[in-house]
Amino acid sequence: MVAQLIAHIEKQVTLSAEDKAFMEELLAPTLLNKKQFLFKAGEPCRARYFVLEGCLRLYITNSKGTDQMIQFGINNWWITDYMSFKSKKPSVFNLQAVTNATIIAINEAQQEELLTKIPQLERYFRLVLETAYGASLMRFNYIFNMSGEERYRFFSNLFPDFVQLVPQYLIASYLGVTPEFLSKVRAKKV
Amino acid sequence: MVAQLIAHIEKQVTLSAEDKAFMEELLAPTLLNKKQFLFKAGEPCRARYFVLEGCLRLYITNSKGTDQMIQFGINNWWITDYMSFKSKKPSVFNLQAVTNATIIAINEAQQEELLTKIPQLERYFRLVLETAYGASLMRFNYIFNMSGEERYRFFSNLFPDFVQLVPQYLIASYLGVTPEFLSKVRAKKV
DNA sequence: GTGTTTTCTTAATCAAGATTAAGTTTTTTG
DNA sequence: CAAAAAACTTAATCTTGATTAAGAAAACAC
Repeated sequence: MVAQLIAHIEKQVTLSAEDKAFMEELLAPTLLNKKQFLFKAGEPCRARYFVLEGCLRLYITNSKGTDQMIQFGINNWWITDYMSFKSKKPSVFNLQAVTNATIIAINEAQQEELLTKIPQLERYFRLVLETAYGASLMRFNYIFNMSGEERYRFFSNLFPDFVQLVPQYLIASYLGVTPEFLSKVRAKKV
Repeated sequence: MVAQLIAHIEKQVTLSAEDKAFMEELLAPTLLNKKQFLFKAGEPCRARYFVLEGCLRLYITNSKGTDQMIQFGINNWWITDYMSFKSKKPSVFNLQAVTNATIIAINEAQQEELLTKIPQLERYFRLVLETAYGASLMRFNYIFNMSGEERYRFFSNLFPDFVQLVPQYLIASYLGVTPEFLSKVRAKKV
């Protein structure tokens, strides 16, 4: 299953047979049960996580006690709290499995080893982050320039399967609307 | 002035004297006049830009014809449209100087040369992007969990000088409110 | 330094979506 | 499979902040 991560890396940089063997030896997939936490707010985030299968969510519990979705993590995406992982300070976020999931976690020690032995990975992670950051700039555009209804229709058009897969109230939160409002929009069935 | 960029890089990675000399030779600062564009929507973004002095803005003109701020670029920050720069496709954004500004532009050819001769820069850019992406996740938190008024008070508390420096309607747009609303909030003077 | 453009303010009206409060359906669990 | 928990729906009321429309004040340009 580490092969899936290796394949993802090889889309960006070249890996020798040794590199790959080293990765296979160092890394192993982890199975997560639905609702299992990787870390909770108040704890530091100790790794970066690559999603092989299933769905994770990064969210924050706000001052009113309601959960706000920040980011979904699905197939072949990295998800983590970079701030906390880097600083080793407690995270303000929670990272939880939405469905049963398979991930590869890379903690600090493993990251050190990997980046030392396979320096091309610096480039790989740079490219991954450029894509993620670019996508997040587009998300600001959607948030500010579309209504809640438009955001939902756009999103469910882009990820029709995903919308079926995770609870609606998580989609609502990710889009910045209430579940009640989303329900109303869906009922229109335009 | 390239020294300022070098200093920024040396906070993250080690550069040899040759590395620095090479950078000084390859790169040069560019002066921008207030309102000058680096690229407009429809044109590809051909470089990444490091702000030495002054302020840039990345914004998008929406379907109603109004401008929506996406990102400010100030002192020691990188700003670009990574999507467009990477794909060479037209950008949907505009990148413009808000004030007179001094920047260092790194185009694709220069980037190639730099990353080949100074491979540590891969790591530097990775770290820069982790910070930027981490900050953008926090911005989603602020957008979703704070009212427009709270966002303004929080922002102007965090960057009191900056709020004085750029037109209010740009701050309003960045925070996702209208200039009229921001004016009302400021009038309260609580 | 005066005319023009840009920016900011005030105030009335309006709308998108939140809140509240049940009630219903679906899923999970023992 | 029955009870409990989780997820979804409906509808009435309410609120934040948008829109519209002037007008005032700064900033710029000739």
